[in-house]
Amino acid sequence: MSPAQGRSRAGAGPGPGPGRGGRPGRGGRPGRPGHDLESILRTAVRLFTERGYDATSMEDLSRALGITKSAIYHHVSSKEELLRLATGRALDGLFSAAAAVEALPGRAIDRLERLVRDSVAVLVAELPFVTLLLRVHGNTAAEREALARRRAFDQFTASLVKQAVADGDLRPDIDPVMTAKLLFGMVSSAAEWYRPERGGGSGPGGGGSGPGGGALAEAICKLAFEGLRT
Amino acid sequence: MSPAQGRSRAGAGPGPGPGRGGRPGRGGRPGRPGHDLESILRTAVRLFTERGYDATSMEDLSRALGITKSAIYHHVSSKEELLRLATGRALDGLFSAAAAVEALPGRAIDRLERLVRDSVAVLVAELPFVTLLLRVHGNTAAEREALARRRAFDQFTASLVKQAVADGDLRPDIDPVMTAKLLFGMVSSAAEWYRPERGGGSGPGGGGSGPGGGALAEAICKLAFEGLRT
DNA sequence: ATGATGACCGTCCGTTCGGTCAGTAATCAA
DNA sequence: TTGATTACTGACCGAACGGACGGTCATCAT
Repeated sequence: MSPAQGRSRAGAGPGPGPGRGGRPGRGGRPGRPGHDLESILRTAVRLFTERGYDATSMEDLSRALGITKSAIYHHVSSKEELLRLATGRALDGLFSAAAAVEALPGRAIDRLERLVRDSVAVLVAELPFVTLLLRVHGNTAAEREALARRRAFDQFTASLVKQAVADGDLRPDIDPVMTAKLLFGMVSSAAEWYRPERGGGSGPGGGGSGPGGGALAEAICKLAFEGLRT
Repeated sequence: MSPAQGRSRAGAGPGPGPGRGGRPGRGGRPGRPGHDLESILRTAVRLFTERGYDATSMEDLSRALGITKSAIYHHVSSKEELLRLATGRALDGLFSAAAAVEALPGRAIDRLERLVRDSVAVLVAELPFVTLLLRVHGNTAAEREALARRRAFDQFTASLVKQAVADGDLRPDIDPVMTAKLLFGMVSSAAEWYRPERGGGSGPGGGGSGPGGGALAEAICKLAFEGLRT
């Protein structure tokens, strides 16, 4: 409330860096310590997914970071750029997985399964960014750009499905485009409920045991390729 | 732009009712003709799903309806109530499907498949409402209420999966909760891409032939229960 | 000591937001 | 013609929005 509050916090405290739970810890960089673009981006993505992009004001973000609103604009040119950076990171991961799969030998069905597993790995590794990406619906220019890249990814997976059907490895009585959408619909839905294990053994209700959500990928592949029925 | 625009549009025109593409057509009701709650709700849901709930202003909605912002508040008490009505309609459909399935005889796996098919039917029949429901993430009180009902539905499906596993009809090597989430993750994802056929035969890229997205439900059940592999 | 660097503050702006209110306009039944 | 019913207008309010601005402050290499 008082105008001196922010200043007094900045000047007080025994340690040099800001207290809080934030992670502005950087390694011996010049200049005044504090947040950098990365720490701001991660907090922004967290808030965007928690409360929605539009519902999150820059002042909300500033409060969460423990700095003022104007300080954010020292690191980023606009609110939309935060969204662009976040979706870009998720898409980069997905596309690098697609590129790796594309350069792979073997049957299409095996490469498709590999793409599913790698996509799950990206989902788990970059969960906040992927979650945000999957909630984007094309309101702003940045969102439309992200949607276009997502469509390109979908088309790649669809072409893989078509190849596998042509190889006689996948059932031909489902439209390949629909197959691809349902397959990655499962993967995408996991962004809304999968949470990495934080501690002990494989407890109930969780998701993936092993590193990087291996159980999640395993479940999706079993369900999709072999079917649920015994 | 000009302040007289709204008035001139309302006063002009040959017909008594509002022109536009809106559907205020009602059947011989008393009072001044125009929009009723239903027509406003449908337009609101359309805009909410197109541009997002938070990104859609009440003035956006009023423009789309061809009336003023304050006229909306004659039909509805708040913006949030529109959201409550919309999600409520979708959930009512889903829960009536669940209730019908619950009172059904037969093996759990068959009732589960029936629930999937009926859920797809609800999805298709109330596509705008269900789509909006699935995008809700718990920011407001109305959204949290919708989320709670969604969780109850998920728990019902999970219990059905557990029964089917106990019956020996579903593979036991996937956690039942995860199975349920993946299964309905496919159904939910369809809300983002399924569009009912508007015209001729089963063209490519579309979704469901037959009435009510039968092909969609068929594809999901084949994929989930029998698997994609030949 | 000094200057470059990077992080940050406080204040203000034009605009838009959800919502209110008193009054008006069109339709039906009596 | 009157009155009940329903739909609607236009002016307005307080608050919050994204963003811009000039100035300040701590830290580094020199």
